Order: sequence, then structure tokens, then C-alpha cells
Amino acid sequence: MDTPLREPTFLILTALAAAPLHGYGLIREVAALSDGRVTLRPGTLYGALDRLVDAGLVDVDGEEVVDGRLRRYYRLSPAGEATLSAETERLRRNVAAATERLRNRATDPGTPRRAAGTGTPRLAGGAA
Amino acid sequence: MDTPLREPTFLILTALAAAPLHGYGLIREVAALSDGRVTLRPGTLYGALDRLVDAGLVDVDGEEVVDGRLRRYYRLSPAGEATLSAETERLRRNVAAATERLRNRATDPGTPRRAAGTGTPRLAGGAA
DNA sequence: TTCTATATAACGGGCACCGGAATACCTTCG
DNA sequence: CGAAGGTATTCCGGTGCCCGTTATATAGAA
Repeated sequence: MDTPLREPTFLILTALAAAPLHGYGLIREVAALSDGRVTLRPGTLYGALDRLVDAGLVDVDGEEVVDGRLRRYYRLSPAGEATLSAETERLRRNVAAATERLRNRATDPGTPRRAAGTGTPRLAGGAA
Repeated sequence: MDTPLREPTFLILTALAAAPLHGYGLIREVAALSDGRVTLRPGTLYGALDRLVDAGLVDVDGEEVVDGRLRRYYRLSPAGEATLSAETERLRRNVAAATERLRNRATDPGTPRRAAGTGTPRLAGGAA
């Protein structure tokens, strides 16, 4: 879990940052906050939740029985909040780096040809 | 490749957005633009490059022989630029969503207990 | 010569995510 | 009354990206 979070996991933590939710509710919340772009599958969701609970980023917030159906609530732990903060910062930096390079590209006179590499090119192989 | 990009791949495209680079140069460029947080392994780098070339997001920009060593340059293709733009936008939205929820959290009187779920809770199971 | 830096190739393994199916209960509709 | 559909969780097989390491090759430094 020290690996950078993938999108589904990141969105699960983000959804839980607002309020505790149960699994099925998370599917809808994640769909909502991603404008319908991400639809969690059961396998992805519950697999991720199990991992997050194991890692201590999410706590089980209690269970309810509603209309005979079990409903298990999950809550973002302090560690989960810290992880989400750190991940968000990481993404923010990546976004900033990519945005800057893309912007320079748009204003530049075409794609620059060849960067200053490590060593000094001596022999041009030419076309691939 | 229609999967959201993972961080190494995203950073490779970001590095190539500035200028064409060869594999080993990418390792250093990615380390630089991520403030040393991400150190690409050869397996990760060349695996990703092969996939990106296959997907048409990156083109081989020619080869040089420098000091007897082969040096193959890679260049971001128009499709790669479009993909990087779209990915950056996606990340930007995720960052915005997470940032908003984290900020509300900081100003709220503690973590809210239980959200309005889908149905109406009728029977509280209580403690986990 | 041996070590270090440059540079690419190849291989095995892990883990998260995907996709679907199973299970179970309740409500709604024909 | 029976069928269909939404709610909610569990399980399982498959895939792909990434990891980590090792191998290969050359040039320059110690």
C-alpha cells in the first residue's frame, strides 16, 4: 500500500473523506464525483476496501441491517486522511509539471528536435 | 492502453512533452521532474516505452551511436500529446474533488457520523 | 585491471483492477 | 401470484502494468 494509489482506490478514499458510506453507496458516490467516468465493479470495490482496512487507511464504522440486507459502513481513518492528502499533493505536482510542459509545447514553434542529452552526440544515425 | 495511465507512464509522457529523449535520459529526467520521488527501473522504462510505441503515443525519433553505444530517441506523438492532455485533465479533476473534501473536513466539527445512505436505516446494528 | 557510468534487453513475479456470476432479500409491476 | 429489478456483499479467474534483477556492451577513471 506504499505504492501510489490507483484511481479507483483514490476515489474511494475521496468519497469517504466527505462521510462514512457503505460499499454499494460508494459505487454511486464514486460515479457521481467522477462525473460517471468511473463505475466501480464489485470485485474492485470490495477488494480495495479489504486492502484499505488491512492497511489501516479505512475503518469499519459499524453494520446495519436494512430490509434484511447487511450494510457495512466504512470510515476514513486518520492515517487514511494523511495518505489521501499526500497522494493529492503528489498528483497536484504531476499535474503542474505536465501542464507546464504542455503549455510550452503549444506556444513553441513546433516540437523541438532533440534535447541536450547526457553525452555529446558524435555520430548521427539518422532516420529510424 | 485505454486504462488510466499509471504514474511511471504518465511521467514518461510528461518528460517527452518537453523534448525527445533516449531511454537512459528519461530515467534522469523523470527523477528530476518528480523531485527524485520516482526512479524508473530499466524493466519499467523499456516495458512502458514498448507499450507506448505500440499504442502510437510515442514514436521512435531515430537512433544515434555515441561512443559505441546505441542511443534511441523517443518523441511524443500527436496522439500521445492528446492522451497526456486528457490524463492531466482527469487528474486535475480528481485533485480538485479530493482537495475540496479534505478542506471541508478540516473546518468541520469532527468527522460526520454516517451519511444519508440510499435507503432509510430501520434497524441499527450498532458497534462493529 | 577493476570499477563506474552509460545504455538497452530479457525474465519471473506480484498485485491491483477487471469482468462476471452467485447469493439473498425486498419492492414493484403485470 | 409470479417475474423482474434494485440493493448489497462475496468469490473467482484473467490480464496488464510495474517491480526487481540480471545480462550484455563500451568507454573512461582509478
